[in-house]
Amino acid sequence: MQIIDTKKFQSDLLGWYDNEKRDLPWRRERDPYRIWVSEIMLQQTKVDTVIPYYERFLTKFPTLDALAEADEEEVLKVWEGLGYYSRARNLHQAVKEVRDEYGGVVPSTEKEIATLKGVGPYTAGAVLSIAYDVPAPAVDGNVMRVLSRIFSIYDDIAKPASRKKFEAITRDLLPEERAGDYTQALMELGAVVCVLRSPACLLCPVAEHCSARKEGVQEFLPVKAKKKPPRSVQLAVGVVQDSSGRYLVEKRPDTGLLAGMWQFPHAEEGIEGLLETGREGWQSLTQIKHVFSHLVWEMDVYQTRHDIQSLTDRQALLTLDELKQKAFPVSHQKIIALLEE
DNA sequence: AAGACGTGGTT
DNA sequence: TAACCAAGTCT
Repeated sequence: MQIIDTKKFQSDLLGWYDNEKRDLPWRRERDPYRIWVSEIMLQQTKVDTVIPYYERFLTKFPTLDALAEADEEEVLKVWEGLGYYSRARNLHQAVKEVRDEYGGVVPSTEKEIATLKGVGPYTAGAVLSIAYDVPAPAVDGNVMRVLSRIFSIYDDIAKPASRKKFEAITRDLLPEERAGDYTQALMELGAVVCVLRSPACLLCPVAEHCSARKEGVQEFLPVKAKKKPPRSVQLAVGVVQDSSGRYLVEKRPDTGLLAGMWQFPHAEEGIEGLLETGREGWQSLTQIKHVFSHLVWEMDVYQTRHDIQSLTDRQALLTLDELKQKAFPVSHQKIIALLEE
């Protein structure tokens, strides 16, 4: 691995960041709670997507205590549509733990913050550096892309073992001062200059340090294994409306896919399994294909009118207005939109 | 280590 | 259009 002038690399990067950094909502404040929220939302999610959610979330839960006191249903409702819903549930749980175990102050050591639910190696380093200027490495996809090019590293960044290597390199490159700006500068560079396809090397403040650039291989880095295509699941979805016009909905299990979200009842076996009415009682409403990262729902949506005798503790009969207060996955929001017509 | 875990935007 | 991607974490 090539040797670079670390001090010059740091000052080149920080100087560029000072002039070029984007004006983002979470860069206007240093409240550790707000930094934390932004980092959780930004996991696997684009800045443009996060911004409106971030604003709404902090309007509703302006402080750590406000979030800690909220009901999980409220938290999920604000998160609705953002995806990876366990992030919201874990954040909520972790915030309650900070309130109860740390006097409401987000911990400022690597050991303590890493114990919080949903706070992995990246988020720990990001919050510590950005909120507290603690020189802790925060290695995300941007950082691995930038550093794989700076040092011409051909390790597969999809492998967990690679992250540790980049973490060690990042730690070595971290300045004592301005750790938060440095962390953000590295990610910012990856997000706006050292992008995956057609990186803007001519605009890059650290091009002179870059091995891949010297060798002309920047387009071939980083190396990342392809992922498998998602498997397909056939699903019958039943929209049941009783004689009072209410809809039968159910809350998904507390673990796994879309945990804690609401939905219209599903059956993988076919629509007959949903109700004792048999197949003839159902009227076809629509078909919806919904793609997740690891699976595809092929949904056949049916509708019927039927009075429900008894509800389980995770089921409810709700009007359209009531149902819209609950958090539904995007696939089911499409169904709700149809019912509103 | 590898798969589960969402969604919307790009190419 | 189908594939790929984005400031990862958990099991």
